[in-house]
Amino acid sequence: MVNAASILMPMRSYAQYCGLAKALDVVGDRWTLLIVRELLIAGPCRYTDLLNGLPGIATNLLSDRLTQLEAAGLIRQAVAPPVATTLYRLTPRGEELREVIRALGRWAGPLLGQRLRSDTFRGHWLALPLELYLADRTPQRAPIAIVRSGGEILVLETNLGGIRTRPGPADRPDAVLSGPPELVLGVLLGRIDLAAGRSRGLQFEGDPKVLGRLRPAREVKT
Amino acid sequence: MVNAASILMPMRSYAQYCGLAKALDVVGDRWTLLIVRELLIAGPCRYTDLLNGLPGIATNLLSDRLTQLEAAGLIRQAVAPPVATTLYRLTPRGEELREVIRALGRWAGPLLGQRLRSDTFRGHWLALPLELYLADRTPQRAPIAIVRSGGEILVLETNLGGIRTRPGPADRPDAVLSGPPELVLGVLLGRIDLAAGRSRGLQFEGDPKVLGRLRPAREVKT
DNA sequence: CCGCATCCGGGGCGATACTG
DNA sequence: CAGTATCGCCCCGGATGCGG
Repeated sequence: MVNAASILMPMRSYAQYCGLAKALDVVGDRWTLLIVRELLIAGPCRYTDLLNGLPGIATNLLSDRLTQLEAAGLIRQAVAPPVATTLYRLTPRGEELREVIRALGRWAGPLLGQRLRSDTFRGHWLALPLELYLADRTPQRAPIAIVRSGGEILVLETNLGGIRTRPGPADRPDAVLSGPPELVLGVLLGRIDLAAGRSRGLQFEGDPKVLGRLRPAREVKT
Repeated sequence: MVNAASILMPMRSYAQYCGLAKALDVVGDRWTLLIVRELLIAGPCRYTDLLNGLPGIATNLLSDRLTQLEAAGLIRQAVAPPVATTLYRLTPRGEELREVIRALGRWAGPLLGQRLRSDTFRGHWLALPLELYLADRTPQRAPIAIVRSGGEILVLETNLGGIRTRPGPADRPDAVLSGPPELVLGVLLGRIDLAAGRSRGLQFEGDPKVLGRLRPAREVKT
């Protein structure tokens, strides 16, 4: 039965004629931008995929946020032939939040130095910092692929001097990294020596030289 | 007496090893980014200035947020000779949020089309959209200044092809605009004809030709 | 199993009063 | 002027139920 009483208030508005305030009226409440993150880096998702990609969220909150996001025109539900269930996907307007999320991700660089024991992790979350902080030193050479293997597989590929990522698996990767994400990130960004990473639990297969092709795309403070 | 029980919990953390989540742990709760906006476009502020620039905020929340922002290293308190009271100002780390706020402001462009009757307004808020959406068509010519006069005075100046704003007053401005902000914005962005703006309550003094030097810096959808 | 809806306890938030 | 104190309310978080 449809609950007629669940009017679902769209978040308390700041009621300010200011772009920032208007933006926060739409994407400012808790979990909203993280849901957009999931849809941006993982593509169209089922409800369960979102629950799994957002550890800590309550199911009712996810449901509420999806309703609000759809009402705001940022996502839409669609049935896709490969899966029987409905998928949530970003609209073009929702995709435009990519630059907002990239700006926040860049600002957060220094906050990713250490990982707290209480911090959860999902493999595909590495896509954001890797694309933001890493570049290809010799773009004229053949592309390389590096797989970060762990619960999930994330393929990192050079692309015109930049880096692209996609869900795995990869076909004959040049290297495979496995282990705690802060070590994978540290070694790829050059903040941690490969030998030091290995001694702390990182597993590496392939030619270490391919790591030399990668360089930090910008100053990343610790 | 100091209340020993007010431990001021620093917002519930997402506890995710992800840059976006870490950023939102710091600036994600209500009012925080708006406080940063005030300090960015108005410069160092007194407590009362912030209260006035953030209509709707409760005094205890402002106090809490300032404490959290200082603990996070984004602002600091300082006594400045001109005023007897303490001023809040951004640290360099806090200033780095400018690009985050600009990204959100750009995304919010379409949301500034109409102004609700319940929307409050402060003159200096126009600084954000004007610097984001406006450019100078003929940067080689002498700079111009346009004053938007209303409760506050905001001076708009051309600067190397871009636009800069500063608090007024201006010395011999080329033009003066007064009236509702949505009309001022509409006319400056070319979305509203000057004649149409005047008929709806906009006041304009000076040479209308100076408006022709300004052009939208990017596609601004309605 | 998937996609929610419902219920409930706690705390963040909003409005106001008050104080140095 | 610059906050602190207090008090409801409602959002949030966690658990559970339940139809498809």
